[in-house]
Amino acid sequence: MNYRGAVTPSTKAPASSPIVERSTIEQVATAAGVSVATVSRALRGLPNVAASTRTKVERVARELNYRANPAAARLATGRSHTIAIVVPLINSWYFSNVVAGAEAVCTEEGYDLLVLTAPNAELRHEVVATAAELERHTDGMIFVEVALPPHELEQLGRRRLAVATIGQQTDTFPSVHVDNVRVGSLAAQHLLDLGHRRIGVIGAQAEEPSFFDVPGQRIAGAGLALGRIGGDLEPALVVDGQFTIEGGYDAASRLLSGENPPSAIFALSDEMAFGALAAARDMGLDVPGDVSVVGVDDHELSSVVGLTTVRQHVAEHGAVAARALVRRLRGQRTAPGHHVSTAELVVRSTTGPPML
Amino acid sequence: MNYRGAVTPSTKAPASSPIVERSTIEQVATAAGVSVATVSRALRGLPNVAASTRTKVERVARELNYRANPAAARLATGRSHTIAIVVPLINSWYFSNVVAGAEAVCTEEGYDLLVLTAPNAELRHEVVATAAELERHTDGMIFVEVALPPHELEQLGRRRLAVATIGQQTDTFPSVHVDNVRVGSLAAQHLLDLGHRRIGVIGAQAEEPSFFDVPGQRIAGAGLALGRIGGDLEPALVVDGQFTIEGGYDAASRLLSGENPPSAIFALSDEMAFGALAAARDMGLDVPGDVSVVGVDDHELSSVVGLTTVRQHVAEHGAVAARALVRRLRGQRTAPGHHVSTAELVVRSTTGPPML
DNA sequence: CTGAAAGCGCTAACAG
DNA sequence: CTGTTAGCGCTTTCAG
Repeated sequence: MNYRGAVTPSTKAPASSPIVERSTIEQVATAAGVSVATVSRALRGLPNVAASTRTKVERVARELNYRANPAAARLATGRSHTIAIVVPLINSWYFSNVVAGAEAVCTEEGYDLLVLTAPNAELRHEVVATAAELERHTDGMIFVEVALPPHELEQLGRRRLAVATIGQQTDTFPSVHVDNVRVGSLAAQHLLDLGHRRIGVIGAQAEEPSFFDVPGQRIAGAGLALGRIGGDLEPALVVDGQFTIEGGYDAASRLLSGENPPSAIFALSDEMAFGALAAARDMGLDVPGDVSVVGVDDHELSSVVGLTTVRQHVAEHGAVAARALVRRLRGQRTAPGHHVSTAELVVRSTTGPPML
Repeated sequence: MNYRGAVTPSTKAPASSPIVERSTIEQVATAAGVSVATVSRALRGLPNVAASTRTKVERVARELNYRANPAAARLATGRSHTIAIVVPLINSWYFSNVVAGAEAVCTEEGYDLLVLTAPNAELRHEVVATAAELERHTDGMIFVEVALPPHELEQLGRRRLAVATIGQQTDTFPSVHVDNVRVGSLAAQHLLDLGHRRIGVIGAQAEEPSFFDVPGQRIAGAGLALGRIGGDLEPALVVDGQFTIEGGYDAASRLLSGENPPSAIFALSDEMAFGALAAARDMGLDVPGDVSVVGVDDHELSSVVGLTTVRQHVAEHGAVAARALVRRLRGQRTAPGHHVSTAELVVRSTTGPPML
């Protein structure tokens, strides 16, 4: 493996090559024969700079490979050009895709993206509580599926800090979310249309379902669809899958080995659906012959295994939130909009009519 | 657990939300009746501060909710307490887990983690080229599976910037990697032990195969194992799977529909293996009856679908690299060690003896 | 349109 | 052990 190629980079090679030293604004100023103030103005594209002066300054700056020291700029202006994204965890399909979307926008817009994880309420609280500290670090924060209680929202609102939320919808900050009731409805309706009546649900219990409960809303949506045909969701058929593959496996195993198993399963995420698919297979059940499965997300694997699902545009969530933040930071005062990201049913081969 | 690990609020709201104004070191100094220098020293745990003074300063600082303005500290010291992690992409199983590992360590050690993506050589070059700019932003950089050519390594080496690499091994910077030849060997040997002789490989073309070629090494390892029994890897049976699920599907389809298909497939990543599994199923092939499949990684889904694989400890890669960087930044001059992360075969149910 | 000068808040000599 | 005093490099009034 070792690269023992021709040119071995010598560690302590004296700078003989044109390694450009960092230059300061003052050096540029002297070299250009103007004041530092002018350099600052010229380089930042401010008005009130003669075109000729600007050209000259720009040239000199390029020659000297000058770039403003962000720490100094930050100290002087109080703006850091950095956005923090707060996620419960980063190594899951959903969150890593949200971060990817945000990262793309941030890079494009010249902002740095800091990743903060807040796996539990305690740490989340700490993140919010030290927002004062962060405020000097970051210009804005994106909270992803991190339920902020009223008093923390208020704390955040008091700070000079742009905030956006993904998932939660508040009346103080811009947000992006999907209509989860609709998501649930879409999935259940599809199953109903196929003729299913006994529908199992693999979801999760929200710890504090009061004001921000994604699984609850998806389940409610499914209930709504069933209600429209006079049916109902059977409580015994709603089990916890913890939003993990394994959890989905276990949940489906329980569901399918019960007395009167459902003819279809609605998993609240594709990963849980994968687990369910594996469980069905291990039980010798045919999908969709013996049991239909529908998920939510449209994970990369879904198209490959033919999973019917309700597609979400996850990276878009991150991108929209980041864009809202950047806009606000640029001073473009825009209404604190609540972007509703679309979701659509993608029918593939894990769903079909129930056996008679 | 709850929705995707979503963080829910604790019901108990703090009695009041005392919104504390940010205070400066000077305010603390006057309040404590000492000089700013003493405050700085006391709060940073420097020696040469009377215990009583320190206690008093700490108390006042707490009362005033003082926290050093990082921008100011950064400007004064030149250190930012920020580490950047450069990944080709962030929304893949491997990279998001590496980032997670690094993030955990950074948080623990009081460093901020900046995520930079460099999906191609051009952007990677840009990242390196602007390291000067970054230098003022970050104290260190972790390059994850980002092949740095000699001249870029040299550029980086010249800067006052701690660097660590994951995957690539250089003689200038600390690194962490797995012995990919051994990984390939482990997988192939397992297949050989089962009696397979015609082994297909799903891999990828390295962007710059010259000096840093993970797929090449894994393939070489497999070739080595085959060589030990006088066999060889058949070039026609080595196909590109692009390290994606879909790529794996396509590659396996091609492999298995050929004239004389292999009795076993070694996929260089679990995700490609998942694709291969799906392809086999779609072709009506039994696994492992008709074809065995072994992957690399030990993805969460692997245990659920019973995929035999070579397990890597991915989050550990990120953690070790981050820790090396932090150590260096703390001045603990330690040899630029090359950490070799372990990998081990995990036999499950997708591999078995070939049909006769 | 441009320059001088006063900070931004903190750290780091250097005295004492 | 503690205070004084320069800066760190940039932005931003305020004059001119």
